[in-house]
Amino acid sequence: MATKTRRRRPLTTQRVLDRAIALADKDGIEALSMRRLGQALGVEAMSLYKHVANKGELVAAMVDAVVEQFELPDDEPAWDAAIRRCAIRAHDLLIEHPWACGLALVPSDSRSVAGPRVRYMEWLLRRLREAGFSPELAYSAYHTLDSHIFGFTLWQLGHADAIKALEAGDGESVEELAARILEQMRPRYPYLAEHGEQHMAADAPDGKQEFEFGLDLILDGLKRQRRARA
Amino acid sequence: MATKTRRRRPLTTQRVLDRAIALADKDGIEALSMRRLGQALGVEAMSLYKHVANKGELVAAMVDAVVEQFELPDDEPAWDAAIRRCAIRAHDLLIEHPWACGLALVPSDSRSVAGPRVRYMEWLLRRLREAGFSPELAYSAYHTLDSHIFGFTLWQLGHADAIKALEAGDGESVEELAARILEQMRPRYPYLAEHGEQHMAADAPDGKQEFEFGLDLILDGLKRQRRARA
DNA sequence: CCGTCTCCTTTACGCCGTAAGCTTATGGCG
DNA sequence: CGCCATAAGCTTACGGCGTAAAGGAGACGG
Repeated sequence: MATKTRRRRPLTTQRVLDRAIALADKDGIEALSMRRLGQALGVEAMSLYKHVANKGELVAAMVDAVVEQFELPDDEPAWDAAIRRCAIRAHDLLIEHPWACGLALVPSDSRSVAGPRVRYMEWLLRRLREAGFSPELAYSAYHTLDSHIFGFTLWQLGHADAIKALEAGDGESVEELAARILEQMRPRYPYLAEHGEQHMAADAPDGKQEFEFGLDLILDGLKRQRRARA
Repeated sequence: MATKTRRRRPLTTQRVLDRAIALADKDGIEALSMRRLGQALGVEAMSLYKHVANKGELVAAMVDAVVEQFELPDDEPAWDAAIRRCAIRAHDLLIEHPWACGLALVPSDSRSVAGPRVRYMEWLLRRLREAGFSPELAYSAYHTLDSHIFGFTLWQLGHADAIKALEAGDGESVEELAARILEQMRPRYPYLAEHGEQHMAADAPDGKQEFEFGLDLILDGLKRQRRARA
């Protein structure tokens, strides 16, 4: 205390986790190294190992911290509205933390039977079964919904990355660059050019709307299936 | 020639590419390093750089080699049947080369306007538009279909990896281990346990069938949308 | 026989995760 | 207060990564 007042409060697992998430949000998961994380916390890399077992565990905890925020609304009686809200909130969170989606998709070290991911799975399956879905239909419905939530979002993030990579290349504005590429490909790939134009349009549906388009397609299909097999 | 007859035929870009794909198929993409690839070809790592610009380009070429094999059937007049075949063939290929899916999803260095990925996109968009989809509906339909093809497959591969990680852990058979975990989680997560049981059943739909379930849900929904907006 | 060109090797740099062992600060206790 | 066990953080080191830079060996046209 006398020496410097530079006594920083000691590290905690939570502080490490929070900083790691902040760093990954800012610079991407590939920029998250133990050395850089230590630096961000004013500490050497090896000090982190007092608080996390290894990088894999840290990353798993980061993903859990995101999935934990998934909304699992049980106040909503309609199964489709409940699942819709859950899916949309999940999508929002995964877009907010773009590194989480790919990592959640590959369960890495499935921490046996616990954690937020499992709670979310149980909730989704329960809502389906309680809504009257047969075990067989709930089985497939779960796969389709879960894969849409994580799969579509990862797909969307991939395309967002591609655009970001483009604008990093030149000083040119994205719009100019995109317009040039569009014209370049129009002769050989007219439909792709049309599609690209739609993306550039001011009123183009964004990722969120497209996520919901697919989600509603799936939910509608599931409703119909449930009726057909009832 | 006199010295040893050990004159191996020189490396080519194609030979490097083929070996890289074989290595990734066998040991996973994370085990593919320039040093290991060189070793597999009987050559030092740096020699590879005479034939590929860098690892990123190599990986991009690997992905292209897979996407190139996508079937884009134009002999099939029905749009839904054509897209169905394309999607299923793509799914097969991506399961066969499990490393490709995640890499294709994140376009990495979009090689401007060429390559098999672009050809596939153009084909899919064309089939939709020629089937009478409006530009707006084709826009969303494309997103949903493409994200299902790559997103669901990646999702499936992630779960397959998780299972593989499990069986690597113990000498125990997967069935025994799974049964034990199932019983462990049944009290707190009964629906998840039920779902797990379904996965263990001998006649459980496999990944391929589940992919088609979601695909048909989407295709049916798109048909209905097209009619509704016609 | 001599360039020169092509293919491949060597060496080295700066990253990475982390094992092992060390130093230093902290807090409880006499 | 002094003392010391313990916890927190630091240093060093290892093997692996992608790849820049420069070197060498064999083939080949002159």
